[in-house]
Amino acid sequence: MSALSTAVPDPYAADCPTRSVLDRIGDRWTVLVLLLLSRRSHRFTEVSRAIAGISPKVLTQTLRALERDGLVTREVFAEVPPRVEYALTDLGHTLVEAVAALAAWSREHFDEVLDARAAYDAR
Amino acid sequence: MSALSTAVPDPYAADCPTRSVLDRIGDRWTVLVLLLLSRRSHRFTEVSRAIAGISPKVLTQTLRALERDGLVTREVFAEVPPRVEYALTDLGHTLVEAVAALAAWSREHFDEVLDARAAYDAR
DNA sequence: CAGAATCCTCTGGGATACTG
DNA sequence: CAGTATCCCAGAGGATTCTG
Repeated sequence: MSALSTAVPDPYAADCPTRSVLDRIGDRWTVLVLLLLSRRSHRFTEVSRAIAGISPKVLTQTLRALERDGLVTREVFAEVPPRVEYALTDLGHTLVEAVAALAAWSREHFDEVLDARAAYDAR
Repeated sequence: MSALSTAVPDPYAADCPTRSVLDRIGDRWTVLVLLLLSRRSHRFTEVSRAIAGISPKVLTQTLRALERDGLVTREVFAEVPPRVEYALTDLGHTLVEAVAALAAWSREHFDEVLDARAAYDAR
């Protein structure tokens, strides 16, 4: 697989890029939020409603982590009632594109995975 | 982001392809194993040694899950001592390529993420 | 509205010992 | 060698309540 120029990364190295990215998008909600924000900016409650089932605590955690990594911006408007807009940064958009490659693989090969599972479980 | 033709997937749908793939590669070891096997087939102990820190139990779990999904083959040789070879399937290779896109993003933008974190933490 | 605070559950994963 | 069998723990994430 010549596409991979790197050796096997060290999962213990906190500075391992691959590890870091996987930790970020590997959780339950981050990718959903990224995909949602790739359309347009949303406010907190909008995200909450669009991604049914996420609790406010976890949504805050997710958004904060994305903001900290420079993938999402958080803009507070001094209005009544308060309004906070979340939007993807340019960097965030590039990540979404990379994630899209994975999503594309999923759509393309998902049936094969399902078949494999069925065959495996049938034994 | 026109690269994404799908709306936001439903994280609760067990049959959501994106969810399924993320669950698979989101764990601690799967990507490491995939990258390792993308080179050549390995036997159990070889993987164990190459990926330092993984316990036999977790390695077995990881390999079983990959086998079940049709990403890895498990070939037992009736020898003494026993020998078991694990190798990527064609499907597994295609997934590794998709993962490589993510790894590429990581290498390309990791410094920006680190800068963003430093800036965020400095506030 | 946009969270912060609190409590609780669940499970991925680690350590260790044992076996065909 | 290639696992299986147990026991254990931390931390991600869920449910709920409260507030500037």
